[in-house]
Amino acid sequence: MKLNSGEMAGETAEDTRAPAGFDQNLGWALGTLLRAYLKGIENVVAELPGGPRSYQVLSLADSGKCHNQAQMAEHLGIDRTAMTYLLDDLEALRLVSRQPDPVDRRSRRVTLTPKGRKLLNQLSEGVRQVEHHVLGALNAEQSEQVLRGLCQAANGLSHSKSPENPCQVVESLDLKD
Amino acid sequence: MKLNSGEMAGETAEDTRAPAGFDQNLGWALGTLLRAYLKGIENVVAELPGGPRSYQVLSLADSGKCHNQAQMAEHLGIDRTAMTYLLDDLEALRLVSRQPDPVDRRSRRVTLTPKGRKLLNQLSEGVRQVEHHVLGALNAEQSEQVLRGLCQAANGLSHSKSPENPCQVVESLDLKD
DNA sequence: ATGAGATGTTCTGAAAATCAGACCATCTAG
DNA sequence: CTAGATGGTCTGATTTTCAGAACATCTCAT
Repeated sequence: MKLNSGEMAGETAEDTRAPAGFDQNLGWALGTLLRAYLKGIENVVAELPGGPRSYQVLSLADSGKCHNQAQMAEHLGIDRTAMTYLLDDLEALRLVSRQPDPVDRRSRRVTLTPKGRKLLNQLSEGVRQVEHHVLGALNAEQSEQVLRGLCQAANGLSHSKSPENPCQVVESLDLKD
Repeated sequence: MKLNSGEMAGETAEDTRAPAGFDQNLGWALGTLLRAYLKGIENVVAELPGGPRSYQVLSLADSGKCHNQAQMAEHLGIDRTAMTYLLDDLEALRLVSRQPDPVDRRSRRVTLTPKGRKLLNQLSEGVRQVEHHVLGALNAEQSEQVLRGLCQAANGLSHSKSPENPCQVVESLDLKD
């Protein structure tokens, strides 16, 4: 168990008011890390049409979390029309297969073909390296904590349908000079 | 009726999976969180042209970290041509001012006007709420740790010019069936 | 059953973001 | 002074994104 070594302030308590001067905001950190991640994945899946998204789709199909294209699209945050094209390409490469859901024939079940699974295995090592690179400034324990925290936060968001009310809009911005 | 067991229960049944090989994607978590963040900021800065990027630009200008547009663009991961348009808009609103750098007149120093600083202060509360919402599934201590970890990792990446060698490319992908 | 409305998927076309490259002004090095 | 590099801007083309229509299928009330 690692104690919080005093970084720059003694107050690591639950006070939400941060000094907030030095560290750039959460959005910048997320954006920077995601860009690095996507760039890395882009290399790993360079031969795949659709780039990093294809990897995400394959990975998601493998996980069996989603039962149709719409759910997959929502889960990955991409448009359903884009999902159609993406799956067209992946299916043309025999990496996934679309089968009408016997229970609801409007839906298409997306499953990984053996070839797709094999490819995913081939990619996994590269992906691991990318993740390691992205979090390279952190030690193993920190990486583990951060990764777990991120996944927990992300799962929390995706489970609770954000009711369009994350926070109030600042409406009086004095932009009219 | 879905067979899916309800995930909306108050206590998230954390299926503490085997940590080994756990590749519930870093990329997916980053993407999901960033999307939620951007959506929230979009609301907060709805009246600002350029959306969340404008906020990032204002925030960066305020921090005084970058001395010209190119550095700002690189830091924020946006194209320098886009930066031009963005600053055009912000300058038209008198939120920032561009002044030729006396030391190198090719460069433009981007500084926050008093009006810009006032606006930034108005926005800060909303931004804080968004950040809190994005990490809402985490308790205060976890949020603190994750935020610190993210910033540390992001700073590590942005400081070390990634020398185009994040990891080797997987070149034999057997896509030719 | 039957009809009305909702949902999953695909397609179309328009709006918007992205990106490469030309261009000018300015700096630095020789 | 010239040559090459760099910061900023503009232009034009490619790509992505997005809204909406179309079609098939499901659900539900009647």
